[in-house]
Amino acid sequence: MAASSFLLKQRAFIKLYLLKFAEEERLYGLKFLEVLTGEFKKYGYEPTHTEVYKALHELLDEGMLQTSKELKEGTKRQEIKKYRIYDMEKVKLYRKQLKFELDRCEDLIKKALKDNYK
Amino acid sequence: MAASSFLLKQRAFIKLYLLKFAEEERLYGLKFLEVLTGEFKKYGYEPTHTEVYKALHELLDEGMLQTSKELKEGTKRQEIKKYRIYDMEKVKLYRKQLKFELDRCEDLIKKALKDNYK
DNA sequence: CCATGAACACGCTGTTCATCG
DNA sequence: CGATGAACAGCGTGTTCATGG
Repeated sequence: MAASSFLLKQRAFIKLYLLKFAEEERLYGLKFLEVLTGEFKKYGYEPTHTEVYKALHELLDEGMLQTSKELKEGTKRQEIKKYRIYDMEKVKLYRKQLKFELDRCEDLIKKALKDNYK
Repeated sequence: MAASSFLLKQRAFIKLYLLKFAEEERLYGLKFLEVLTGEFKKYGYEPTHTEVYKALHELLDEGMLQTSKELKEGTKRQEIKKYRIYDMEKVKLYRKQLKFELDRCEDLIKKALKDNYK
């Protein structure tokens, strides 16, 4: 049922990367945004903070991530919410689904390039 | 200025193919849809008639296509609107812009595949 | 100013409705 | 029913606003 429309939605793309980052390192909302921006700015793509938060909330709701409040190091008492993996099986399943979607998108793009720029 | 957001929009993708089809053969609205569906159904993508019409109208407004009414062969007197290229220079420019966009999208997708499925 | 959200608004796209041979 | 549109509605996403440290 997944692949209904045209190309992958931004939300799904972000979620895939958030899972990856969360697996590697404990991060919080704006840090995720910072890392994403660093990765994708050169591709002409800059997600917004709202989109990142909404993606994180979805991953919480779907039981893939969990969160805990912490005090930011170095500062007085700025509270931040750090995320980490909650259910690796769900994560793996999600990755599997996204792989299918990404492959499909790649095929579409490649086909368009081939058909229109021979 | 083109590349502002995430991936290519469906409308632009359709327009690119409509130009290609219109260059090869005189077609009308629902025929374009039929050909598109034939090409992309196996990719899990089926555009709607409304989207095709809107794309055609945009190409008219932008001076890339022109249209003329004809009577459909074989039938009594069903009127159809066939399209053909109007300004090839504009078409070439549009293709050039889309090439840039498609390349960018391909890079994004490939990066995601590489980063998340090593 | 940083961090986290929610609220709001806009744009793209799909579904439905309307008209005409 | 085929063909062409317009009108309407939903959803994804960006911009703004709100709250707290």
